[in-house]
Amino acid sequence: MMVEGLTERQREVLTIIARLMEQGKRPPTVREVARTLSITVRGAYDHIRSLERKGYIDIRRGSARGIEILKPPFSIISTSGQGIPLPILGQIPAGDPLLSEEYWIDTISLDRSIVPDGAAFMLEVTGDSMIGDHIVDGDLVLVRPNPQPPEGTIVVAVIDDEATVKRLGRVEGRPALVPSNPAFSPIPLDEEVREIRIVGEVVGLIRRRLRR
Amino acid sequence: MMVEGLTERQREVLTIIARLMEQGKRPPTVREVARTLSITVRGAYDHIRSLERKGYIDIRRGSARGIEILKPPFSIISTSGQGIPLPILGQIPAGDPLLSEEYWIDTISLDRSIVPDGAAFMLEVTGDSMIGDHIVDGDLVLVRPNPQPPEGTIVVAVIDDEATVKRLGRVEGRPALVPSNPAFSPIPLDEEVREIRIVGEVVGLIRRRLRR
DNA sequence: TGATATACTCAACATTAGTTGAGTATAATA
DNA sequence: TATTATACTCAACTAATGTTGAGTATATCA
Repeated sequence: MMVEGLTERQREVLTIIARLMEQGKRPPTVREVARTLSITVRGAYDHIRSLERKGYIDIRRGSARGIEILKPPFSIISTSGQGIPLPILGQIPAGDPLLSEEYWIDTISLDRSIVPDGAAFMLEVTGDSMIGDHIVDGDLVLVRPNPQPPEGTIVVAVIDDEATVKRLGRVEGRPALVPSNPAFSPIPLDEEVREIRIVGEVVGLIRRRLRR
Repeated sequence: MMVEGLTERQREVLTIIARLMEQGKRPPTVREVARTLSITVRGAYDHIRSLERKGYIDIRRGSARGIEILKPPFSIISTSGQGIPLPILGQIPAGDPLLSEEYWIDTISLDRSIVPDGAAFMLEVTGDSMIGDHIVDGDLVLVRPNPQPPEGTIVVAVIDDEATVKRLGRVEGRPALVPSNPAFSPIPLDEEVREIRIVGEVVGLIRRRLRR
């Protein structure tokens, strides 16, 4: 089951399948996919087999609604539905493509009701620099992308290719990324010593295990 | 769509459906349900219609795998699969039936990977008595039922019909429920003034919105 | 005690849905 | 340039699945 790249159309089909899956709370039939794409059943079936051949889905042969998505397309992220799949970003690139698949280390599907509006990805917190705001090492924070959040917001910033969570504030009147743990120092934003990029605001949190 | 009570058998069937749903990542067919119950297709179909009549499931007529669970039975909780539906308990009864549906205020489906083993329900935290452990007002804690957790564990206890989160510890050598906020006082466990019942241990946490 | 709900069996029917054969047109590849 | 992959159409077959009729036995309810 080699995993090859998809054509544009194939990615489109995969996205449609994922969306139908969320909307209907079950895998779509070949005919439902065909109808959505406005093509024939056979056309849709061919696509589905291509996606299977390339390892993106699994087909339970001879079984109604037998499609199982193995590698979800990232376009599901912004879609509405019941479960919202959010990628966990390992590294955040200093450059442009924030939601590029290559930086995903995992994807977790969360119930609509716990995902704040606009949240697009998650990030694992390293260190206790925000412990004053009760965000501790190992927590997963939910992030809403926003390069210009209001002052006072807890944000995710990328400094020299490393992601960090801090509060956007001021120190002696100058804008800075302020930790809420006194053991850490604020990072001024006006002196352009390092490349700093604000990625978004923290809008939620998940703690998978408690520390003793 | 009146919601009536289920018979024992009907609850059993609902549980089977829910389990098949998780295992197969899609709703089961009538025949799959029948096979699992070792009864005929018609027998299973009758059950399914009863469950629909009583408002526990919805049947998308004429559609393969058309069952949608509206009110999941709590037995799904401990099952493996992809999404794990966890009820949020509003009140916790001082009496016996901990996971009785009447106390559910909501159900949220969480990805397997963020639900620690054995977690069975969630509880919204009121107050900041555990702020020293970075659990704040409004947080949802995931609870693994366990009436005898080891000392040092953060537990959910019911005191006079009210649920509270505290750490199981000792004060002056005597067992007590200890808050991690100095503004609150420990609650001794040995003097039986009030009825105290330890329900389980806190194994995870979800924060849906951050406070400024 | 008759009516209704539960919990089934057996058999059959109708529709849905998976799957295949044959063929067209275009673009990419060896 | 022949071959293969992509992206489809049309038509048809078969298997899977939903659905119904008729009937049995037991328990509950009015």
